[in-house]
Amino acid sequence: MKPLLYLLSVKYNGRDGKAHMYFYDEDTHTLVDVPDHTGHLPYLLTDLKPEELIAQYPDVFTHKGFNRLEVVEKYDALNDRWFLMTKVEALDPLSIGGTQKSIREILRGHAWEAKIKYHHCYIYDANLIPGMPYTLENGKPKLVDTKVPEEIEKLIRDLVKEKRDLAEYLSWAQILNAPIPRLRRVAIDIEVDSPPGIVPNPEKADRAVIAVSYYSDDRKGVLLLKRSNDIPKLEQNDAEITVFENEKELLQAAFKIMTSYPVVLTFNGDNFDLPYLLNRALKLGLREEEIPIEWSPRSDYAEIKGSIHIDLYKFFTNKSMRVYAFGNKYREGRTLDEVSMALLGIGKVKHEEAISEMTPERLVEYSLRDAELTYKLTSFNNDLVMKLIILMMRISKLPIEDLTRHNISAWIRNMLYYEHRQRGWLIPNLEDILRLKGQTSTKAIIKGKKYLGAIVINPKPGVYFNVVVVDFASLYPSVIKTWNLSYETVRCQHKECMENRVPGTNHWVCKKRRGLMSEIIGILRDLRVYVYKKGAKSSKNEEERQQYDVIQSALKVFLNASYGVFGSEAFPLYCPPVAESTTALGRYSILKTMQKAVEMGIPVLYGDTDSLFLWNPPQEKLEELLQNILNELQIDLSIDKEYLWVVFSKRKKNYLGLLKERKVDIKGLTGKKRNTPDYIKNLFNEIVEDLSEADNVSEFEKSVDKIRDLVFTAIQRLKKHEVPLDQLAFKVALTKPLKEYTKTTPQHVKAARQLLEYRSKLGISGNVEVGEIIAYVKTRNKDGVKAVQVARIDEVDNDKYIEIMRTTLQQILDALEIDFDDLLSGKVITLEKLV
DNA sequence: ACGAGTAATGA
DNA sequence: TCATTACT
Repeated sequence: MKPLLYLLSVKYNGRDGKAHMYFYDEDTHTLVDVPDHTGHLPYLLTDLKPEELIAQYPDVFTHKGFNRLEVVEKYDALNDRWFLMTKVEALDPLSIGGTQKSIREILRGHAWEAKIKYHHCYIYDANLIPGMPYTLENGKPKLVDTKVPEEIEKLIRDLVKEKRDLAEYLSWAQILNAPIPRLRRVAIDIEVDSPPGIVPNPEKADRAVIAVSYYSDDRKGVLLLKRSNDIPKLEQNDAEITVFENEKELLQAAFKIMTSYPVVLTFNGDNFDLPYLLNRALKLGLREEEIPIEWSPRSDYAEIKGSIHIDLYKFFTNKSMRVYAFGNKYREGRTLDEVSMALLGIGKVKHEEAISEMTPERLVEYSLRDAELTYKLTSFNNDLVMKLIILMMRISKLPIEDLTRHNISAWIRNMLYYEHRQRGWLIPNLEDILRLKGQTSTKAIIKGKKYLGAIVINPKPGVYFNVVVVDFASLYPSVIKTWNLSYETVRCQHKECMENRVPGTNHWVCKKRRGLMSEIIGILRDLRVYVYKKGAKSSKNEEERQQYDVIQSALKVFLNASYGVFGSEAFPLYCPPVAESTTALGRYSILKTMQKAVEMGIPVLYGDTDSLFLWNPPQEKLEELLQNILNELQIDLSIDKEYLWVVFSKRKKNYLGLLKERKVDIKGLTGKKRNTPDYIKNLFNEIVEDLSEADNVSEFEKSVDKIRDLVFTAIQRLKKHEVPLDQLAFKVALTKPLKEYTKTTPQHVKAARQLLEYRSKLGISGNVEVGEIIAYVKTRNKDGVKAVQVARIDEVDNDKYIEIMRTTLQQILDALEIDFDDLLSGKVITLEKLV
C-alpha cells in the first residue's frame, strides 16, 4: 500500500512561479514537496464580455501577469440567476504590477472574486482539502477514500431521510472521521544577550544569541554560547547541552535542527525568534542560501524553508480558541507563562536576575523550559491541539500556517468561499450584498450597536428551591438552519416570498431556494449535536470517545461564531439582515417557550438569550414542554442544569445557586470577578461556602450569624492595617498604550504612570505594555490610588474598602433580605420574610 | 479584524 | 452623562 500523505500546506513559490503542495508522509515523518499538477493560475471574474475587455481594457492583455481568458457560467445567488462571466487568469491579479496597476485595479467596478489569495484559489480549484490523507499517482494527489465508522453512519441515517442531503452529511462525516496524523515536530526558543530592561530588537539583531533550546519527543537540548572562561557544570537530566565558542556555528547548528523536522513550533517566532535568527545570521556573515528562514515584510509570517512553521502565540491568543476550545481558562494568551500555567499547570522558570546575567546552568534551565512548554502546548491531552488544528483545517479548507495565524472570521470566510466554488456560485462582492441587503429594522439598546440583540428576562429576586434550567442547544445555528437564513435568502428577490416574515423585523425569507449558509451551518450543527456528541457519550471505546470529542469541539468553535460574523463589517459576506434576523428569531424562540411554560403553570424565574429558569416544574410537565417546543420550533430544548436552590438579586446576569451535585454556581457577581481585590473575593467565597451548606430555609437563617461574624472580623482586620497590600489590590489590564488615554484617566492608568516613574527612579527603563495587569490600592492621597509597588499599608483608604465590601456582598445579601448595615451594627435578622 | 446586553465604577 | 472594564 502507498503511504498516506496528509496535505498540510499550499504555498506559492516565487522561484518557479508555481503553487506547491506540502504533504506529511506518515511513514518517513518528512515533508513531501509536490509542485502544481494542474497548471491552475488564480483568476478574477468580470461581467464584461471578452470583446468588451479587448475594446475597453487593453491594459489587461499587456499586463505582465496575464495568462488567458475563459468564459464560464456562474450562479448569482443574490439575484437567483445563472449567467456568463469572463474569467481573467493571471499570475497574481491582486498585487503584481509594480508601478503598473494590478489587474484588479484596472478592472475596478467590474471585478469579482478579486481578493482571493493565490494559494487559496488553488485549493478551491484543485478541489483540495487541507488536513486530509492523499496518495500520489503520477505526481497527482488523490484523496484517500476513508470509511465512516458504522455507528456514525447509522446515527446519520437515522437523522437524515432526504437522499441528496444524506450524501452531503456523509461526505462531511468522512472529512471529520478521516485518520489524523501524528506530526513529528520540534519546539524552538532563543535567548539573546541584552541588557536588563531592554527588549532585543529583531530588526537590528545587534546582540548575541546566547542560547537556542529545542524540545521534541525524541530529543531535547540547548545550544549554548560560551561567554566566560568558567567551565560550567552542565548536567540537566537527559537534555543534550552543546557549548559553542563561536556564535555563527551555534546558529548553524540551530538551523540544522530546525530543518531536520517537518514542523517547527515557536511561541511568537513570527515576531521575534525567527526574524532575530535570520538577521543575526546575516549580520554574522552567513549567506542567504545558508539560512533556512524566510521573512518578507509583505507576508507577515516567518517561514522555514523545507519545513512548516507554526507560531503558537497567534493560535493561543485567538479568541475563538481561547473561549470555545479552552473554556476561557487563560485570560488573553499574551505570554507563554499565562497559557501554559492555565493549560499545563507549569509555568516559565521564575527569575530575578536578567537573562544576560544568568549563570549557564540557570540559562539552560530557563531556556529549555520555554521550549518544553511550547512543545507541550501541542502535546497535552494526547495531542489535542494538533488534532484540533488538523480538523479545523479540514472544515475551513485553510493551510496549516493560515489556520493557526488567522481568526475565526477568516476560517468561516474560507469555508464558505470553498463551498461557493464547489457549486459554481459567484462569490458576491461586499458592496453588492450591502446595496441589496444593507438595511436593519431594529434598534440596538446599546449605543453605537447596529441592531437589537438577545433578550434577558428580569429575574424575580429571592431564594427558590428546585430550579430547573432549560436551554436551547446552539440556539443561533439552529435558528439559521430551521429558518433558512443566508445572505441570499433573507430579503430575496422573489415577490411571493415576502409574506414569509421574520417576526419582530421587516425582513422576509426565501421559500423557493435553500440558503447556502443555512445548509452548511445546519449540517455542522446536526453533526455536532446528534452525531458526535451522541457518539462520544455512547461509545465504549476510550480512544474513539476522545476522537468524537475533539470533533465536536472543533465544530463548536465554528458554530459559535457562525452568527456573529454576519454582523461584522470586517467579514466579506457581511449581511446585517441575516444577523438581525438571527437574534430576532432567538428572541422569538425564547419568548414562545416562556409563554408556553407560563400557560402550563410553570413559573419562569429568569432567562438569558437561550435559557429559562423554571421553578419546581413537575417531571411530566417539563417533558411535555420540551416535546412541544421541539415540534413547534424544531429547536432542541433540553435540561441544562438543576439547582437545589438559586438566589436571584434584582440585577440581571447575577445569581448564585447550589447545583444538584452540590456544586456552587456563581454568575456575574463582583465577588467572582478577576479585578476584585483578593481580600474581598475571599470574604465573598467564605460566605458563599457557608451558604452552600444550607439546603432549606431554616438552615439559611443559621448561616446569617456566621456571615455577620465573618464581615465583622474582616472589617476589624482592615481597620487595624492587618491586611497585606497585595490582598487589597485591584488588578486591571491596560487595553491600550498609556499615551492613548487622553479623554479620561482611569485609576489603573494613574497607577501605571506612578509605576513607570518608580521604575525609572530605580534605573529600569522600558515601558508598561498593553495587556499588562496593573495592581493598585485605593489610598487617601490626591490621586485616590497608588500602585501596590509604591503604596504603604497605612495609606489605605479603609472607608472605600468598606464601601466596596458593601456593594459586593449586597449582591447576595439583597436577595436574602439581609442588610449590610444591620450586619455592621449587629442587629438580629430573621429570614421569615423570605418564605 | 465574530455579535449584542448588563453591571460597576470613576471622571 | 460618558468612558472604561469585565463578564455573559
